[in-house]
Amino acid sequence: MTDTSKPRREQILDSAGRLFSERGYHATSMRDLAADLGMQGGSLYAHIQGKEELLIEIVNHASRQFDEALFPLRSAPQPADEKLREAMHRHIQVVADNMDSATVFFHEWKHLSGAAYTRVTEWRDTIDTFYRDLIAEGVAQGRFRADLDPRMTANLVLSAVNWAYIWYRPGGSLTPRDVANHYADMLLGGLSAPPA
Amino acid sequence: MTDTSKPRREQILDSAGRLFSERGYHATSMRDLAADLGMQGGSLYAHIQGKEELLIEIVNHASRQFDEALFPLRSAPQPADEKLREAMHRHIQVVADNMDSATVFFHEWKHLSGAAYTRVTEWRDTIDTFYRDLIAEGVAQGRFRADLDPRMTANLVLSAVNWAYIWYRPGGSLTPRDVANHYADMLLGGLSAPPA
DNA sequence: CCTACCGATCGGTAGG
DNA sequence: CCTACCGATCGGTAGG
Repeated sequence: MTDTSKPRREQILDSAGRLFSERGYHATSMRDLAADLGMQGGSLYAHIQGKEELLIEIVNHASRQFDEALFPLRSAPQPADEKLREAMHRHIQVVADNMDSATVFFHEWKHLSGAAYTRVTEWRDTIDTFYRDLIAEGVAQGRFRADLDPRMTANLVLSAVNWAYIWYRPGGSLTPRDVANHYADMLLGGLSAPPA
Repeated sequence: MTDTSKPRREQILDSAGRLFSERGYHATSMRDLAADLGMQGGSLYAHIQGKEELLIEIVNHASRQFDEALFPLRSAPQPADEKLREAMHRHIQVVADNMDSATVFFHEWKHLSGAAYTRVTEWRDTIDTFYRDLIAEGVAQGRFRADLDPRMTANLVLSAVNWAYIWYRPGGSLTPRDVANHYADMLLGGLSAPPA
């Protein structure tokens, strides 16, 4: 249940990620969390400042994973269609490798306050822009259809890769690469049968 | 704020839908809800049995809207590609017309218990099947590429139409029909530029 | 629909 | 990391 080889603080964050993702932030009490770690409620405060700190760290962890996976692609040399396939792969990989924190990130960020809340809304703009720029790049390269609306195209791509947190099950028969390739094939080539 | 022409019980459900969607189910207290309606906390219980009843009704309302919009299409005569476009339109229309209850439906259903919880998981299977059957129908008709995986294709379509609850803003420049047509054009025809 | 109240539980702290 | 505790708030009820 709890990986006792990790520092206690990381164990707490792991447990919090799991419980927050399963039950939600507000429906998880500090005593639920302590019980999951085999300690008393008050003992948690020897390691952390408060409940919201846990949410902040989980959300920051998730957004950092996305950033580190995607942003190096901005200056990558491949054509935009290959880059899009790779971005989708990396994006889904982050979701798959961080199911708990990704779920908390998508579901519970609205419960943040102040600067942490603002950071998430700004992060979303950054990711939107990343995908829109990638689409515009592909249109400029003549690789994507010229009539694409970068905003709607980015929305579609983001829908696909983000929604994976709802249905993807790590350890199942599909790897993140499988999912990304399926999606990229369908998106790039279209669902319609080629004219006969 | 509150539409005073409606029966009180509907006003309560409307307020609950809005507050639950903005703050989450557990972060909304019955006193928050009562204050939004200009009454005292205890007075709510003259109209409802308990807090979970509100969540159940909101979630049931949302799933019913989806059912009523989509299921008549099962026996519709159009080719599957046209049917898919129409299904996406209706699906997004339901989201757009019910932003609050759709948001609560997607975010808070895990807080249901017993039969209400089970009903939601079964509903998801039903919708999955609806889209998979639609894809398989299109493949059988020769309208969709023969190598499509109905499961992954349904996942992609569902990602697109469901994720709209995150970013769509009713009253903006895009109607649900606009969004559906953009998405259907991209999905059916693909993002790649046609060979020159 | 209000007042007044119930037991339970919440996040967090003091002192060891 | 535990024991014992704090004030605040929770969903819900009784009686009017």
